[in-house]
Amino acid sequence: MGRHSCCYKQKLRKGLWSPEEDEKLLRHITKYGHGCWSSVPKQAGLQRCGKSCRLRWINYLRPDLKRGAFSQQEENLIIELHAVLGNRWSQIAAQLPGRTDNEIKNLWNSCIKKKLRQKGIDPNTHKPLTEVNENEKEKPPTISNKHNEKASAGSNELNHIEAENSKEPSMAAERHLLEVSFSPKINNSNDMTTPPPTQEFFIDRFGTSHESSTSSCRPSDLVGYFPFQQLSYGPNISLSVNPNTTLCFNPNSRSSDMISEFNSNMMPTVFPSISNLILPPLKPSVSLPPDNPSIGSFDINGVQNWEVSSFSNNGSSSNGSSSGIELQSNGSFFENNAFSWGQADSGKSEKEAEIHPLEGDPEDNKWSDYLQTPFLMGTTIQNHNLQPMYSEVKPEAHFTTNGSSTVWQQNQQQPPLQAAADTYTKDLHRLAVHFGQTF
DNA sequence: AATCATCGCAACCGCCAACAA
DNA sequence: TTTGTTGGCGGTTGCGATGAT
Repeated sequence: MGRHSCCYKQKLRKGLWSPEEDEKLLRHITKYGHGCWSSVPKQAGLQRCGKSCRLRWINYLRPDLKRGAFSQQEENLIIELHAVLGNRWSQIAAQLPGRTDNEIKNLWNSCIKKKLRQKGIDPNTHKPLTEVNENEKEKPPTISNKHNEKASAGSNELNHIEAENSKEPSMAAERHLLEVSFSPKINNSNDMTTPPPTQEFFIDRFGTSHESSTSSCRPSDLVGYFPFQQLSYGPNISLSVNPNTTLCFNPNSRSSDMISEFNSNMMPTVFPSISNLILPPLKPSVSLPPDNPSIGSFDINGVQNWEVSSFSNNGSSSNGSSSGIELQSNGSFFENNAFSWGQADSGKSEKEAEIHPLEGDPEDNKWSDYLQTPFLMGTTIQNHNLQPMYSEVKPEAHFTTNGSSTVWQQNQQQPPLQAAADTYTKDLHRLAVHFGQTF
């Protein structure tokens, strides 16, 4: 299987590419493009299989490749992304312009892994090695390790680093609520007879690094679950954390995936089930009720819509705008990128902030720009002074279900992480059952 | 100087999903 | 519906370069 049929048909060269071969391939692709890779070798006069040509082009000949050693910022980013994406090298590479998945994979295996271990961090789980060892004593590895590895509790190595830099000035804790509800206007094959309850997601933000937990979940842990370049089409569910920012679940995600994520014991691990997050092909209409400008809702015909609201319980949202949620502290993806989208529409009244349908809307370009922005990271990372995304959020969140409302809120007493995670897992599982047919 | 070990990189392998016939 | 082809991805291997003994 690995070797395609074309490779059996003729005697093909293997191994390192010669400069002549490179030149042939480069010349051919520059002139004609690659088109169908299987036909490239023949057209280019190469004794290689198409797959080999493709690999050579992607990993070496492509003109937009960035050569040279990885910067510290790039390494930090890789670590951060790996914490949330796991070994999804192509998705990680998508956030690092000019770098290939192979390159990043090699770097990880040969260099970063080692560095992390030296710092006492398990590169697979991103937890302190001691903690990992204890956990391993308690329970043997499971089949879902692959997922667990992909979806770890977050980049604790970065927390670790941050802890070392804990002399930063502390910031007031802020608390945000994401109120997520399903609109009853569901009109597709996955109709639910009863609209699911509103779910409120509290995301707390603490500015005091001394509170950081070795296994805390930070907003930057979440953001990595939004590989915007992996956008696919046909969302039935959309999620927004900012009234002007809409992300969508891929409804085709297998429920088993989700369940397996639910079974993982760390909160952020639920998100890989939406790792195929999609941005909507339609622009949702976002409206803010006058009585609560912080609540956003949007309607997409035939699409299950989640209403999203935000507030901060200190009376003002972190970004000074009631229509946006700033989920991330210093240097985060959220702050720099995805979650500042809302501010892009600064010309509009917050209460009336609305994203119009695609057709004939002068805002189209802006929206499509958003949609086409490769996670915004790919473009902005190079332009921003990339700081490690070592936020200081200590969510230790859990769900509580109260009638029609499921609340995921900060526990003032900050229960032990495991307990919180268990509660979280339980409630998410309930949600999974509830939404099972949808997911 | 010779040998061995380690490292980093490039390429291959095996699998999967999408698609077309 | 089945089968074959292709593109893509992640894991693994092979090999040259480098460093240590």
